[in-house]
Amino acid sequence: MSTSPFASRERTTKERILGAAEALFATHGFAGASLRQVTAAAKVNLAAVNYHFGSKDKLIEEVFRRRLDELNTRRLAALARIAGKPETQLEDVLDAYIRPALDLSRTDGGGAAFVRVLARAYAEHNETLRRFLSENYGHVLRQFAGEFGRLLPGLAKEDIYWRLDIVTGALTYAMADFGIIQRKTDVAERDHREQAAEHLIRFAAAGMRNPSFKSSTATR
Amino acid sequence: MSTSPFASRERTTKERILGAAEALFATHGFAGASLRQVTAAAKVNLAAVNYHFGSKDKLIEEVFRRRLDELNTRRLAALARIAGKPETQLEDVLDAYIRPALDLSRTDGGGAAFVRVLARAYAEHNETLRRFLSENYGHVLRQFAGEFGRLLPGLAKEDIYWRLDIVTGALTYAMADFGIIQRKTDVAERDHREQAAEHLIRFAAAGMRNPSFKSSTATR
DNA sequence: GGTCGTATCAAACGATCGTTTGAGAATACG
DNA sequence: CGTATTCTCAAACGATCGTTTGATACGACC
Repeated sequence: MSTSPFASRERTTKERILGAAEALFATHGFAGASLRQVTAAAKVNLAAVNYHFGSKDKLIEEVFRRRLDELNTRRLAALARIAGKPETQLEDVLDAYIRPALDLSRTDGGGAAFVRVLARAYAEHNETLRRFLSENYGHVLRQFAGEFGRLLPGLAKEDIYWRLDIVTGALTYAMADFGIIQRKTDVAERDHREQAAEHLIRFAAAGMRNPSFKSSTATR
Repeated sequence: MSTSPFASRERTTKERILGAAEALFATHGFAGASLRQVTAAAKVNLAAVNYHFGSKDKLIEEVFRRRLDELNTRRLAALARIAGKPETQLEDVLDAYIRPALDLSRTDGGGAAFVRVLARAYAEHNETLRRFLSENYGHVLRQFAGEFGRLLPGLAKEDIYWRLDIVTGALTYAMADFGIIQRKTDVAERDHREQAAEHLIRFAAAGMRNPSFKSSTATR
């Protein structure tokens, strides 16, 4: 680890690259952001990426791992605090699922950029990247599905996964700020996101509480 | 217009390029898919893109315009058939909004690929592209918001737009097949999408019917 | 103090990118 | 038929891409 007087104004070279890559991937996409842009923004040498990460693909993976580990840990911690308790409401579980993503998008350390990167990853549809995300998400998803099943005993297991999937879609979309809704200039971004989270939780709770129905007896 | 014996196996050069571009943009993204890949897949000369469309950006725009015009027309036609009628249910309006997107994703002419392209466009967050989409979507959205307002008189106009936004997010996500839900191998893709649409409509109807709440009296 | 491993740097590598060129075929029209 | 227009084609343009190289600086350890 470098301890030279002016090796970095603040963080290490690796961290500076990760931060700059996150911001640029969010804005221009993985293919759209070049390593020259990344290294210029991070104020490091071009060769530093391949030296520290091996390749551009490995850098992309590392951008994900850093944030996803934290997000999943926080979600599971929030779930563990309420899981199995008799007073736990459906909204509480949804909150445990949604709020860590909201908080992540609020961190000043570039978390807001990462949420857009995450949404991009879904859109990329890349099989390698998808498997990597599925491994992390699948773990968390199973835990939440279990708790939802406890609170919604009349709902088929399959329906729970369907609806959790819908919530994830709406959440990803909302947190990445894709919406057509224009944030009013007098509303701070964090208030805007807070409102989005509240709407989302209430909307999702109503959707989840919907009685189950089997496709074979579909209304149309 | 070319009428030569073997100028094209089937469609015109422009149409072949549009089809190939749509498929490749869906798989590799706008920056990730090169014009050489596109022209190779379309079996046309590399220079044909710049000859017929002017540039890669113009080609991307044309890929959108071709499908969005049809999608919006179909949505508004479906809405016009039910708007204002006393027997119209909330589910019918949601159906008019969601089903054309579902149908589009089922057309054999590459509509399924376009839905993924559309999802990518949202993720891209490109301001130019976003304005282009907003012009088309905004028009349709206002019409639907009006009908939702008629069926949900207790709901604030602001809440309607919030919830429509959430539905759009879930729809985009679901139609692009981002979901973690793995389609069972014995279920045809059209059945899978049909199921997704039914779940989505029921989920969305419950969410939309939720009573209004003002942020100033938020529960947290 | 000399050696070793780590880190940074400018420079260059070959490959691929979007775009342009100019010649040549095919079609339309008088 | 002859001219004009439309379209296709191989080839090349300069720019930029991800990656590699070799030199150089610097702290750590014996």
